[in-house]
Amino acid sequence: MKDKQKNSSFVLHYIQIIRNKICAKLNVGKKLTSRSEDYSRWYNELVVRADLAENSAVRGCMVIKPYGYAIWEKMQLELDKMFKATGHQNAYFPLFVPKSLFEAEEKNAEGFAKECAVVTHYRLKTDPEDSSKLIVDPDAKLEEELVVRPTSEAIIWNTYKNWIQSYRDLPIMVNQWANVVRWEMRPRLFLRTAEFLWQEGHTAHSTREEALQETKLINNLYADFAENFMAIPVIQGLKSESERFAGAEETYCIEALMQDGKALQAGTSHFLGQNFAKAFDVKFATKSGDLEYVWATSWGVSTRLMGALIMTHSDDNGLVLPPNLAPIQVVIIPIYSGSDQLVTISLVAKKIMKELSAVGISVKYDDRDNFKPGFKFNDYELKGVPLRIAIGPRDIDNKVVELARRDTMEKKLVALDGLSQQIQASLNEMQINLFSRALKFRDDHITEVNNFDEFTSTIIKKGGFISAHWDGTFETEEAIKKETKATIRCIPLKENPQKGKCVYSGKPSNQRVLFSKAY
RNA sequence: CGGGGUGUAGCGUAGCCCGGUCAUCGCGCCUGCUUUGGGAGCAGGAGGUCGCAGGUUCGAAUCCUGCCACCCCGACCA
Repeated sequence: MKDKQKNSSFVLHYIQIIRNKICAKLNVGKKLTSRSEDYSRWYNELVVRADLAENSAVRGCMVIKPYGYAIWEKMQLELDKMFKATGHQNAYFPLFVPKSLFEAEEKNAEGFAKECAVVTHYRLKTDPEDSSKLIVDPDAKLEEELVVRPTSEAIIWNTYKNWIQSYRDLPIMVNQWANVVRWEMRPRLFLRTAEFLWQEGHTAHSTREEALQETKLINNLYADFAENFMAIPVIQGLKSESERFAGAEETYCIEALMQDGKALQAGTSHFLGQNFAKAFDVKFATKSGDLEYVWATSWGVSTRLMGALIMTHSDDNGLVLPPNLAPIQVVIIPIYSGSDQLVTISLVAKKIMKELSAVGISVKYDDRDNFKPGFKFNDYELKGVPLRIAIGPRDIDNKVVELARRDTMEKKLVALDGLSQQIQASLNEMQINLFSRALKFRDDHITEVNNFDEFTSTIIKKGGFISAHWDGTFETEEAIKKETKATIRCIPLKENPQKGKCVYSGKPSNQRVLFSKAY
């Protein structure tokens, strides 16, 4: 009996280890290879789990290492440019939200209440029982608790109240780059960490129509950014009522599909109606002198996009970065024997570097002597560097270099003459290729189903998005979720409404919606 | 918060059932020489309160009790 227990626990233990490793590489790739230790290695290039004090309850916080942060910075830069081009400005609001402000908008407060970190004290003192320890000073209790922002609607609308009096003060279109804290029960690195970085836009408008336009404009902007900059195909749509942002009248979203067939909500844009204006009493005088409540939107994308990036493009050799996001776009690796050869190669390499830098391509020359070329090849593949140039004595003689592409793993010899044009062309091609590859995968994984049996078997066997008719009720949505774990990811905007019968209840339906299992 | 599991060097681990030359091995790190067109070889070296606290015992990584942390599945969620 004891032997049996022992055996079974050993097997379980083993499965656990494999699962951890699969989890560590965020479910990218189908199987573990003999080099499975690489998964944690490439993953560690970006991020490590915050290794804090033993007793800390900082579950799921993350440290973003410089290489990973450089990717986020590129995303920030591009998004910021897009926001500014559409008339938005950056500002910054406080991290702490007094509880009384937080509770003002009921639905919003209720929606986030379960995941708030709360500051209750403002001082520590030496532990009278152990002078090497600190304890919270009970005399330093705050009169009113401070909520660490899980999102900033409350504090921002409390401020807007003082900024808005007349229609002349509108619109206000503000964005903030910030960190927020959501104390989730079960964090997942990148996808759902306790603390994360994001941008949140908060706008105020004089008409319903204008606010709605803004909501749609931003959702389009997000889709444009995801597809053209990150090479991640997305589907734009509306959330069903149960998936809607707490306090919103309508939530627009972009939904992406990961390589393991699960959907990921990559960004949201909310039409808040007059909910926050009413909660914080924000009224403006119209041209005719009437007092009216302000119309609002809010929208955001987060470091979750980095999870999307990894899970959309990467393969068993590590990260694959679209050229737009790669901190290093081209790496040059010398292949030599003896320092004489290295000197000759370096001359050529430096000339290439100069040429590439001149056209704005970021390039690194790795002439470290303590690593062999093979090691470097693998290392940069792990890091997702789009293009690799290898130069050896043979190439110098023939006036060529070896150019290797990360996405296709193709290698070819390219003449030194006109190399920088060739590289620019390859980078552009790769950006497009990554998108179309992901798009093909996504489209191959959208299945139209017309009855619930098909629905269930598709979810189990194939995954991906399921396009099905839905009767529009919360009850049906819940029942389907309970039976299949699939939720309504969105009601697609582009779909031509085509009437049919609900796949679950058989009741009439106005259009197909997309279901999927989601992160 | 419910169910399951795991803690041994920077990382990955063996040993635990059956207490006693048991702290094992690999990667990484340091020194030296030889290497360099796909993850180098050899030689030498550093690094550990075996998660924490009790208990049992002549003796505990190993057995018992309690605690802590982490992971997986659920509920929750950008």
